[in-house]
Amino acid sequence: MRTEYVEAVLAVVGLIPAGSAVAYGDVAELLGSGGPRQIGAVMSHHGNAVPWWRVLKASGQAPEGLESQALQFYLREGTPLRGDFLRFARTGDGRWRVDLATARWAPSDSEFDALDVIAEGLEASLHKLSVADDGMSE
DNA sequence: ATTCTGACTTGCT
DNA sequence: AAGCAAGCCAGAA
Repeated sequence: MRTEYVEAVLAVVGLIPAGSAVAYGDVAELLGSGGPRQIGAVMSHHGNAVPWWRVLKASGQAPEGLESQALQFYLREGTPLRGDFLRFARTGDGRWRVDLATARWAPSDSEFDALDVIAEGLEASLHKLSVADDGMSE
């Protein structure tokens, strides 16, 4: 995975406002490159540098092992939640999830502009690569 | 080149 | 609502 890709992913995640969230697949789509698993891979290795809790599974579940920490952020940011999160906070069990239907980030016009810049920059570096490959294969 | 693996998704019980 | 199988994308062995 190219470092440009990692940078692009982190840049996008950094744009997500407090209180909202997106799924891994959403980030891939905004980026116009790769798939959900690629985003997951980037987050697992570099997520510590950004608000990682704002990126989750499509089901709204926080990444395994980080539910407890993530919940603290959600409560602090007022992120919409569904289920027994209160019980989970007290006793450690109970099922809950982020209400993605409500919390999903809807980028403003200016945010869209920023996303475009990121996506195009990435696109450019990827294209440069394929050109190099073509040259080599001749 | 082939196979395995993973902070994923979707569709079907 | 929760569990499972298959599909998917890339990097690593």
